[in-house]
Amino acid sequence: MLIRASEETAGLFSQEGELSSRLEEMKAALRERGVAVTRKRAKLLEVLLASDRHPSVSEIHEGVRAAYPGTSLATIYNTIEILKETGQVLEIEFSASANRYDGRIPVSHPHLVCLQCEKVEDMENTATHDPFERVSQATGYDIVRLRTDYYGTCPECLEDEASRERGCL
Amino acid sequence: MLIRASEETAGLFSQEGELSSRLEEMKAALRERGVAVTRKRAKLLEVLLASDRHPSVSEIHEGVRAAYPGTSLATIYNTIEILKETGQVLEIEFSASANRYDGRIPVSHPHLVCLQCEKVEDMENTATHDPFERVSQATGYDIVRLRTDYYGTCPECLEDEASRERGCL
DNA sequence: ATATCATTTAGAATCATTCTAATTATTGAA
DNA sequence: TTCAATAATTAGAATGATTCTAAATGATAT
Repeated sequence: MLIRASEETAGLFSQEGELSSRLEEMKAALRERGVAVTRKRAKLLEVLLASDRHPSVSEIHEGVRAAYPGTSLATIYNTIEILKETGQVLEIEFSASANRYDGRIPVSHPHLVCLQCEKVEDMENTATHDPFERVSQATGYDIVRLRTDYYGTCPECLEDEASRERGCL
Repeated sequence: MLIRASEETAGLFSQEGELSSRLEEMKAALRERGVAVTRKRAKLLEVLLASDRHPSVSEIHEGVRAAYPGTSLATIYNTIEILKETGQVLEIEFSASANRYDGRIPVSHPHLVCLQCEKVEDMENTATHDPFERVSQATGYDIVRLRTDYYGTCPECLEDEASRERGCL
């Protein structure tokens, strides 16, 4: 079965207390890595986890600057880099716009990407993934990551379009 | 079953005469679009179809310049843009390096991406795709495109690594 | 031939990201 | 506390892919 994760359902995507435990997990990962969890970094983690919007670096920057106005972009990039290296954030790459980041579910999982409003949503979907081992077996690759994203127009943008057309006709 | 398309097998990926028919198909699509198939554009199509390497814009540029030395990068970008708009090329986006282009199979299909050597291979795989309609039904999106890519290390790079280690120990 | 329109061009502009070198903050030992 | 040593942060420059711009060239049809 396939659902949108923005709906508050149980399962992989929104268990009770998961967010705060993710926060602790991320802080622990940073400490283990030997880097300090400074106030700015802590705020960054918060911002990253605060929504399911899969924020871009500049959105995160905004969020952190709300609390610490002097924060530089470089700090965001640096910290995101460390998070990537420790497997604590999933980077969703785009070439035509800024990359987006998923701190809530840092492992490969499918997304829905709206080409109109650039929303990125999680999608729960068991059918989509060919297990790494199966692909490795078949191809000889050492597979470390998988990207599965569906691109299109989200229901909201479809509705906007529809009402714009109603207005014109 | 799951195979690498670089192996010369039958099926979706390498039927007899497919390449030249693709070439004609692409030319026809350009003409239908109302744009001329100039010599440079024809060469570009050739270069695009010449290998299964999923060339980048600059690789295509090299290829075209071999025949027409004065060719500008802008021409490549312009033509690729038209090909995208007419659905004649699949753009595989990367944020950390140049986009790659698949003219042979311009519809969504999975790839293997080697993170070491940046090779991009086609992968035949029936299990990977959730059909568009199913995802649309479940999510309310109008899905137009799907990306499924496996990232890792290719057998050749794994072997390189292994021999390097043998050398060191 | 010539006017029109498409194509191509070189280089400038843009934008996300990375780098650099200097500054500031934190920590641990004396 | 003081003083190094180390880490974190900073502003701005550099990079690299892509897009834009405005001029030049080429092709086409009357």
